[in-house]
Amino acid sequence: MARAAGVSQSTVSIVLAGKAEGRVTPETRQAVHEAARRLGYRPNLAARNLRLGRTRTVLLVVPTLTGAVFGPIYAGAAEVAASRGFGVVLHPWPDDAGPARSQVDTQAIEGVLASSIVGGISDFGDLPVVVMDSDPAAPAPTINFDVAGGMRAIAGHLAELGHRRIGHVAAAVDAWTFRVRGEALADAFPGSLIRQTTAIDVAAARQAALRLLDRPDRPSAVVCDDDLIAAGAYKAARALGLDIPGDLSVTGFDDVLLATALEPELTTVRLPAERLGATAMTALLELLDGRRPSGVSLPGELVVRASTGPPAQARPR
Amino acid sequence: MARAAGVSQSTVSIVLAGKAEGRVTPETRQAVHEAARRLGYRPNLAARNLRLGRTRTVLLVVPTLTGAVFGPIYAGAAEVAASRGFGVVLHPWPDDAGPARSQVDTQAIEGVLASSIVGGISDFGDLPVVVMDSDPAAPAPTINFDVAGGMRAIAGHLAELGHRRIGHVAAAVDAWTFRVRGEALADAFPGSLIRQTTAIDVAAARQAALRLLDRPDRPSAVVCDDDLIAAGAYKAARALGLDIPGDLSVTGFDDVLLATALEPELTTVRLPAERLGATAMTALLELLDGRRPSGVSLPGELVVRASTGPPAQARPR
DNA sequence: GAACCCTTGTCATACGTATTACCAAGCCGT
DNA sequence: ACGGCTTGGTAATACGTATGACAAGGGTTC
Repeated sequence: MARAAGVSQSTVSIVLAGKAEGRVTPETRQAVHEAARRLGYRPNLAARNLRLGRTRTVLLVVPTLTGAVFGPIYAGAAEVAASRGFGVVLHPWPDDAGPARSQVDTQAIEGVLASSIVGGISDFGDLPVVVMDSDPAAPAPTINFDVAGGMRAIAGHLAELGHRRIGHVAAAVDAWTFRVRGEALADAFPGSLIRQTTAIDVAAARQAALRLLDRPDRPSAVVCDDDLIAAGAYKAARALGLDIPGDLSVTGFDDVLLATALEPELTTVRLPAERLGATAMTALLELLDGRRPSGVSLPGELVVRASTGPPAQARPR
Repeated sequence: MARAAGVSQSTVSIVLAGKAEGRVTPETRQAVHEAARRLGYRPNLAARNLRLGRTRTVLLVVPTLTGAVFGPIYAGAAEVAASRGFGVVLHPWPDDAGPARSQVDTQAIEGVLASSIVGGISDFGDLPVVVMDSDPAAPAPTINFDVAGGMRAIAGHLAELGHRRIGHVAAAVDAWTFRVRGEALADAFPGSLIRQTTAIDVAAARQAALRLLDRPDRPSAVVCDDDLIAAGAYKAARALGLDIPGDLSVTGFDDVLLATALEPELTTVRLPAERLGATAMTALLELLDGRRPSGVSLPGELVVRASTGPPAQARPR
């Protein structure tokens, strides 16, 4: 390549790095670019990384690829990263931890953007880490959705409609985000009935909702920890012959695709996933620069659809 | 590191590569391992890649991260890759093509596993490529779901129930998989009514299904190109006061989470996504070995749930 | 006892890049 | 005319690994 351009390899490197200002005459510069184009030259990443001792790559760890929020999170993170010359490599965590460990171990990445995995932070050695959607008390900067605020919005909406007896179908998962959702709701409706799902899937949620609703003093509204659980609540309501929202109001959380696929469409809270990814990546890059980013909490937005209404006894006859 | 073990760097390399058999005395071997553990030694991937001229990494290109099938596809592919010492890096394609191009350009990957993107194959230069879920006439080995067989299974199921007039809500996407679905259904029910959605989302599917159903001679069953579209058909049916499956049978395709979240649960075809990923990765690794893998078609499985039944006029009164 | 082989390592080198130090001119000013 | 400055470029080096060539010492074989 250097031979083809008729100059030394050093010159090629300088020109291609864009540092030719005042160092290389325009003609030679042109010649180098010409040769590069002709030969289809591409810099070798391995060599560059070796020489520079850095990879300009960060690892995005997601708990699972099936979750609906990770697409936008990735998009937001990747865009910010790209604007700073960084690449993003994705790794689904629980499926198989091996590849990520090897990525970390072999110094192939410079930092980690982790979502919802407080326990595993120490696994990344002393690499800079930013966690998303996790306990702010974690030993790393946290970028979160304001789930407490979102849940308060739901509670406020239901209170305004006139609901007094509330049920809560809670996700049986030990994660910060669900703990906060539960606490925020308990604060707003101290006497709410709570039933745990045994897992986050529709069938389990249906069972839990049935235990909540199949009783004489059933609540007039059920708040679900996420949209998927709300789908289970729909099924329970249908099984009991309850009309939504006539006999029962139902709310979800996250505003995934499912929310508008259900009938009636689900009142829920939309979370700014793309902004979360972007904000978290910004924080991680700050961390890589040696600065100390502060934690952030991003507000969600209450989306009122057709699954909530006034309680039966409060409706005009 | 070599100093710490009291041996030369060459010896370290030999020992750690596991090629010490008959070349290094067990004591030295032990000393090297000891030193490696004490220093927490990790090989530098960039240096290794540079020296070997290969990265043992393949790129998995997915059209979008939100699709429900990519988790299993990744899992299957990653497991096979790992068993052969390869890593997998994910790249969502349409969101942003930049990073992938740079990955390819900088020789950071050795091959590409592409899903559902016939048009873009040439973008990968002369890298080995295996495509999933794509036209077998593509200039690369194709690993596919047997969607034609799946659609025939649906058609057979409906025919057996007694349905004669069929509607088809087709996805308005120019992709091999949807073209085949349409052709297979048209073969089984030559006179079927077809309506295209304007996009793959619930609202558009609802509109298309309404145009199909809101007529005197409406079909007794609608076949939808995927589960999401089926959700739209559910909404249309509800809007027209049609009971599923009493007045109308509905079928989906793919068996995503949504299928069991709907009420009634959706009859659909389950596709072996994890096997697809594993098979495709196997083919790609064969290609890297210089062999010529043949195309594969993986059968799906008809899952009969509650959304299909005999047509109204055929039911016992 | 000499030629040979086997064992156990080490030396030297190459991969492709970025960068520091250096060098050869040409051009000033005094 | 000569030292110093500027301009335009090259030589040398280092990053960490893998590997083919080579060397020293000890045993075996005739």
